[in-house]
Amino acid sequence: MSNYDLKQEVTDKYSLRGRVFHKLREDILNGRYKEHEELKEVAIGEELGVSRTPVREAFRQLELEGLIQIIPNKGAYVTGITAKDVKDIYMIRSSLEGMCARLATEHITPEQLEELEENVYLASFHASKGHMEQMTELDNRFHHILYEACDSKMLENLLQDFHQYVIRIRKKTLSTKERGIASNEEHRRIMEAIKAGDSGEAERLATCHMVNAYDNMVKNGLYDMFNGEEAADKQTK
Amino acid sequence: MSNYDLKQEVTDKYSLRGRVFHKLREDILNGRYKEHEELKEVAIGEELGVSRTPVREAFRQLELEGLIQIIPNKGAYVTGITAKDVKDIYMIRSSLEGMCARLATEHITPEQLEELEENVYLASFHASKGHMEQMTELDNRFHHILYEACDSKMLENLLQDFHQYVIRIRKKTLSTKERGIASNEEHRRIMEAIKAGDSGEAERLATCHMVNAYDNMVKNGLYDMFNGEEAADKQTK
DNA sequence: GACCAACCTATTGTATACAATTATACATGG
DNA sequence: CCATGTATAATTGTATACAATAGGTTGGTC
Repeated sequence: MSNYDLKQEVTDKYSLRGRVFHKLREDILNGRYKEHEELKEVAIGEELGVSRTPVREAFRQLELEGLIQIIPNKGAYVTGITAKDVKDIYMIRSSLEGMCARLATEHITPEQLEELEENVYLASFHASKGHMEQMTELDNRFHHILYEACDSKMLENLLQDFHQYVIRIRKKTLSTKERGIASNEEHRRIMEAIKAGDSGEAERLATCHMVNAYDNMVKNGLYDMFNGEEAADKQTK
Repeated sequence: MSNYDLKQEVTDKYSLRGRVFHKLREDILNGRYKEHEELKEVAIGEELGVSRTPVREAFRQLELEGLIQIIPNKGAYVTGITAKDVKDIYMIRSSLEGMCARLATEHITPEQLEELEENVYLASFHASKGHMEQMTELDNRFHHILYEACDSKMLENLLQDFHQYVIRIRKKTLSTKERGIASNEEHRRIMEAIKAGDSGEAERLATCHMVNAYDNMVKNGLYDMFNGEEAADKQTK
């Protein structure tokens, strides 16, 4: 993973290559392209009205983002995420999110802290209503604020890179209203620890937050996971 | 970051694009191209006897590897590593290498363990002689074995991706014979903890190993770092 | 001399043509 | 019937031509 200086800024959205890249990324994350599906250069180029050149360059980027796998002289295939991958991702994230929360405690700006508070407050409303889309959006934002607040481009980029996995994993797992409420409660405690300047507690809570999120998935059974594995041929949802 | 399923296997060395990619990667890591130096497509293409197309694709990969930064319609520039980056890298690595050592304790094969022992034994010889090239080679290999042994493709790829930073950082910092001896001693203790099946101790030692390595750099002054910084200013003016 | 504008050049971005490789279909022989 | 070889199609890999953009140069005006 790599690492990823200024990636967002660098990957412009306005060149054809950039547009293809973002479009394909979106489509993969949204599940339009299933795991192990082959991406054809000409088909995608025609669909977006561009030639193969920008498509190919976009492929090379998606490859290193880990979203597709390119086999030379054969083709580009959407990568699969296994149950083991999910476990590893959450293990790694639990450590890094903890580190991030600790650093954020020391470097967060008043504005960022305020947005964090607002986020938790708003999420408590949507959680009680069971508005799942808003919840995922707020969850993304909550963590993103912490990434920015930790004052480490390295860590920020690293965690941000994991985020696309999180998006794809969410598609494969059940998330309940109950978990939403519990998750937001954990967010609130992390926020308060940061507000209180207790970096150790913030780290501990953020780490637990990831562990809890993973445990919840396991409890609910990572339902699509093993389908996903075999679904290379099945293609059913 | 990306995340990097099977990256090594995927990035073939035999296509023109692959050759360009590996050549440029090598040259950047070896310091042939200085930080913030601009890479021209035609110049590199002519040097390697290929057209711009494979060069451009190689650029896109190098960008996401974090080795270069592409500014749209302007050019590709070798990324700089700041002192802050080094600090962050070692902070992150200290956590992940610890995690890796813990997992490796549980999953290492007898063959891997044996190679680890051999590595430490051989390194103790070269350390005493002050053979720095062999030491860095053995150090790389030591950590690489642990990455493989941890039985997590995710973590393995992640740590492997950090490795290129390590290579570039080594170019900028002094490493002494004394540190070589101390470092290998730390390797030995990690190896013995793993051999004893003490995963907690292995994790603790591996984490300390990174902290010590970083402290040693700081003590020796990250000598080239601020040159690098000033070069950035000159470039951006 | 300082400033600005219109060109000019160098470089990147994209499209297309062609080469190389791989997959598929079909025929042939065992 | 299956295995194998070959021709054909589909697809990726690369080179090249052209378009678009950024930076610098020249020339003019104040």
